[in-house]
Amino acid sequence: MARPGDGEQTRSEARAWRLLFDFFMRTRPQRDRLLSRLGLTPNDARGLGGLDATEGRTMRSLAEAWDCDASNATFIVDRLESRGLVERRPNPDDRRVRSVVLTAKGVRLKRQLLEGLYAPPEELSRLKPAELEVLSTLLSRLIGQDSSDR
Amino acid sequence: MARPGDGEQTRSEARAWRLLFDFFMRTRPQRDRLLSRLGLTPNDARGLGGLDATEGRTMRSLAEAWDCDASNATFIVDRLESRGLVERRPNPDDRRVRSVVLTAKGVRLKRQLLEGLYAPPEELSRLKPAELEVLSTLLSRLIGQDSSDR
DNA sequence: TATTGTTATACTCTATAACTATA
DNA sequence: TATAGTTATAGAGTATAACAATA
Repeated sequence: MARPGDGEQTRSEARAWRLLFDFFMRTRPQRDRLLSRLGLTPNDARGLGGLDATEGRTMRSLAEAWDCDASNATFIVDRLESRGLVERRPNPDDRRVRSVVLTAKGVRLKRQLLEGLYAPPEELSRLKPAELEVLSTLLSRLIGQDSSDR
Repeated sequence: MARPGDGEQTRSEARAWRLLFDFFMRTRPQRDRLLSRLGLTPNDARGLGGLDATEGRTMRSLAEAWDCDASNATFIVDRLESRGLVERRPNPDDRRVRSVVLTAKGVRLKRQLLEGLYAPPEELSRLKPAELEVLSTLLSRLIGQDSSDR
């Protein structure tokens, strides 16, 4: 497993990751404010993230996606439903199953949420376009998609 | 405010930030497993993060650091204390004040926590040392410290 | 009278177990 | 008999308000 020079690679990785971690953590208050402004708990936000207006999701698959218990998924969907953000639809093929979809209001709120989360922190402006390009290329490699994909 | 070419800068920033955000989010399950393995709730972890073995912190300042209510800080410290991770010490100068410090056990657990959080995800190994170096340099700029600091 | 911290209390979040209705 | 989802219930997390001790 270990190769000559491996220790240096490991240290380089650790240093880069630590910087990335610290930078991301520093931007947390910004996200907390966003959620508070939109009136969402962290769970609500994760809930919206896994839903859309066209592809209905079953309660079971939502519980799995949210890594929580089925009864908790019921609770989360109840919350979103009581705010008019999602809708439970019956499934004509299997009457045990509910299909959960975003309402128009839910779609709007999800869009606001994503816009807020993806709004770059002001620190990004410290880098010039060419540097941002390099950064994006390296991060694309980490995500496993080629930079030219977008 | 807007300058010619500003739109391109903004788009470059947005693209880089989005990639960084998505990459970080992808590594979340890893952190969830770490906390579960160490038997810590997210709050416990944040609690440990703000404490050390030498500099005692008052309850008041901890509530502020954790962005929570004073009674909630009491609850969090109670939890950590019941696991033998922190200690409340009286303050000889002002007998109203408690000084909260990590125990030896708390120090060990905090170290394990930080080691886990700072352990680079395997994706980092996709980059070569020279690329990791570039990445670290750019991230250092975002954090606002010069790369040569470390 | 003001401040530090805790306790009493209530509300939200989450999981386990029991239940209903379908299959 | 098994599965999808809900309800009953209990325990943990969090905040507001009232309180005791000290300044």
